[in-house]
Amino acid sequence: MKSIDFSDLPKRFDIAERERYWRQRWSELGVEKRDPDIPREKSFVIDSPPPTVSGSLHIGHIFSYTHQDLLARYKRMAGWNVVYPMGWDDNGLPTERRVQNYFSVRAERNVPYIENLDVESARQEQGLKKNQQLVISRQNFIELCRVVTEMDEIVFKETFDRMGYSIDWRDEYATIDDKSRRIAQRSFLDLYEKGHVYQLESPTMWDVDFQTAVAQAEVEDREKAGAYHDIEFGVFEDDSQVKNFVISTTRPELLAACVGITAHPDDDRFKDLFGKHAVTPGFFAKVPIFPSNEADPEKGTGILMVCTFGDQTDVAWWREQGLELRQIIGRNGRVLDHKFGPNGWESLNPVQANENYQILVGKRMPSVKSLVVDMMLDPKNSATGGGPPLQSKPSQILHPVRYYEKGDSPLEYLTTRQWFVRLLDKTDELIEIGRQITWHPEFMRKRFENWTENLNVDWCISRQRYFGVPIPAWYPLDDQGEPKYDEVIVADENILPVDPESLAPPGYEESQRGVAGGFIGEPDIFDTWFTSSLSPQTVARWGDEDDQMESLFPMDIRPQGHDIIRTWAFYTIAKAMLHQETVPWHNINLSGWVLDPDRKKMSKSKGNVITPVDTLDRFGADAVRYWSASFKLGTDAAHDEAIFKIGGKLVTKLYNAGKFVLAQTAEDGQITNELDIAFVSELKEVVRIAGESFEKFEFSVALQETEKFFWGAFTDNYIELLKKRTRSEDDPKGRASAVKTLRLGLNVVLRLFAPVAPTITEEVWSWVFAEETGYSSIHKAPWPTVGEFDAIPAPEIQNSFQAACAAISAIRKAKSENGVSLNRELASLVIEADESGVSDLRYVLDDVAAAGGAEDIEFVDGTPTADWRYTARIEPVDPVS
RNA sequence: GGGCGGUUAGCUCAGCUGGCUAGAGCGCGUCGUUGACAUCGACGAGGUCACAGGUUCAAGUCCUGUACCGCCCA
Repeated sequence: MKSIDFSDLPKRFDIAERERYWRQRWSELGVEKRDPDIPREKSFVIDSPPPTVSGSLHIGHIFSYTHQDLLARYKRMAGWNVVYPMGWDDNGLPTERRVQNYFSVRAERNVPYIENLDVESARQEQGLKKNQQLVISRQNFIELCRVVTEMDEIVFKETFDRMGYSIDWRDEYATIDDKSRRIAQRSFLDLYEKGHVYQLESPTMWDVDFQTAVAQAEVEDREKAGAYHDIEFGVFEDDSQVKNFVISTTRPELLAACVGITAHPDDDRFKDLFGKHAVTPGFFAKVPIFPSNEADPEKGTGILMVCTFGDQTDVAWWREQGLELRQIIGRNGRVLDHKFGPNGWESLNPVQANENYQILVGKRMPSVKSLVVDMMLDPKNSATGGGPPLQSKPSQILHPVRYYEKGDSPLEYLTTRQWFVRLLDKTDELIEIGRQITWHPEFMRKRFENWTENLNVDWCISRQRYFGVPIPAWYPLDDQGEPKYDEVIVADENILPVDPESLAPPGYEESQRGVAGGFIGEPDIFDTWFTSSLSPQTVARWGDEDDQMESLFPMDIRPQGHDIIRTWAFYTIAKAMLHQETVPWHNINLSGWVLDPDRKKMSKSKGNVITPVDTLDRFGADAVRYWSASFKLGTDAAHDEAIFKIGGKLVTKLYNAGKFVLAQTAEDGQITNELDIAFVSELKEVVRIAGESFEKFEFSVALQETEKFFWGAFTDNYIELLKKRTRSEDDPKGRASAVKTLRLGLNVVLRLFAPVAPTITEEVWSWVFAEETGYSSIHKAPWPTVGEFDAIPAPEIQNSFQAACAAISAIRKAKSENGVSLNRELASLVIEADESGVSDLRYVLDDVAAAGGAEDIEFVDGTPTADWRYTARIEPVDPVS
């Protein structure tokens, strides 16, 4: 029997050094590598989230990624061919913003490309100050994005490695790489062919700082201070004023864009106005007054102005009523130049209207607002001739304002040409597909369903940005050089990935780009979710020569945070439905958030972000994994250092318990003693529960049960009960049974802990079990099953082990209360117990007596209390002087 | 306004399909350096399970309502 010698092992476990060692070793052993030839039904496929590569990972990422690694390691041990890829989401605004700040550059169209651009020297050449941005071409900008994301990817990868994630890096991808771009563009072609995408010139939510369209999923409401401004309008019939009314608006800056007035059809105050025309103050535009059920009589004055465009309802009214389009806000958020008077901008007083309007041109919304309010104080701008249009001092309110989630200015609605994926007509099917997926925890499904039910616009997928996957389309130009958008030319599949801004479409020469009768490339890129929502198809190389959809798709599990249900989960489900008519995966795991100790969500702006590297340095990967594994899916976790410490203690305990158990020696033998058999019976129950829990992705339950057993039953009691027998010279059979059981217990417990604490379990495993079992790594060893214990009989008494623990506890209590050290020998040991108490101990008496330090036990009749089944009376031997 | 989750010891959390005296760790108090472990061990104190009704032989666990906290959506 192979055993270890204490003196061969350091007193303390050097976490940092051994973690480095084992990471290296796992890589050599190929623990994390999948077998591409194994069929779908024997593989467990993980659709791991590609993190956004902009800045640094925080502890929240680690929390969630650990949850998936726990399952990966468990499933691998349970005999599955685990497919565990990793991607990087490097597309999109976060990267662009980071590059802008990092290099202090800005991309603009029609700037020449510079090969091997050196930003610093270019800045010096142009004499730019620190706060001035260097203007560069789109191509140069993209190259800088690649430089930055590749640097970040290295750092991310190092952190993932340090966490011991068993990622198969052979399946690494980045959402900007050729494969991802090709598959994203293939997705577009497929959707185009199936009629699921369309382009439309229509009012779309627009961020004026980033100057791009945004989708509903990227919008968030923020509580902001605002004010109701009560402004008087005139009512005209046949060009003469007949009446007036007052609207209450939070957005007076849109007054020039007012194209209609509406109130509820049943509102008696305004019934007689419907069909007449209103005249706007300041701009004197005649606009129709119409009834609408959408108007809320309770809100403001009950009558309101419709502008192009204040919000989604304005868009709806504008469409339904066929109102004029007066788009006053430009793409950069500044007021566009227009002339009141002619075509669509009719005014009863164009001179005054233009005088007012010219004050606003070129200004941004906050200043426009105060300028318009000033105008409303001037009686000459009244639409009725009845004094200043502003009726009273604006009343301050707090109200939700829509923002792009990454933006700093309120969203505007701008009429632009965008590409959309048609989803509004498929919400029922989406919900149905969602029901075919098992959600962990189940209640998160509601979040998906609520979102899907409440969709109100199709998915806008085009973005007016630089760094991302180009939309693979071109448009012919007519004789005037105007694009013919309805004659779109989409790319041929065999040239993907393609950049339509640098390659001419079939049938055209590059020289015809931008020339009348020639073509232009689609300048927009995809919404970054358009690409990342294809993560399953990307890993499976959908449509490529080495397509592995058959062996990898649909995947088994999607782990992710619950904050991106409406984006990543939703779009992935939508894509799989549109392309493959199936679920993208069978399960989705939603991890909670990590909150700071004050229970606030961690975010950069709050400055309460904790970086995982510090935590890893202090506690080690196993401890950090332990922390993550302690929480149920869907539950938010406070970042509580106490839990890392407990994880660290578990590592130490495993190290020490491993040393003790594997240092014991005995002849080869069988598990024969009642105490040992009863202990195995307890162990078997833990194995059953842990396995069942992991099968349900309830790793925290498995961990808790294993821990309770290891700490309570195994180390605190079983080892203590056995210490004498493991060294016994005159009971070779009993000693053999003890040592064999200790080793079995340790072997099983190590495997149960292996997914959570991969390093320490591997370390202890390597001392003896690797050679003994032939499994070079614990992570390639089989997950324990109850079948492993079939050869061991049931105990004579089911309660033997519990009774022994209760008895030894009673003895310790007596020693503790008498101030006697626990290892003191006893001259006499008397245990009070009732009949069943005595009976349950009858096969384990020797071990209990030995552990108590007594020759034998004398029983007297006693009554168990609520807390104690046994009570011990002790008489210690005199201390040796 | 609609939806979802939470409210259990000082703190952080377990308590599955209702069932014997409600658990763990940390913290606290007392004690103990035993040849795995002082990054330890033993023992102990500490909870009317948010509140109010109801179902049941039996409710932290199911139902209804209320309050507070958090999240998602309008």
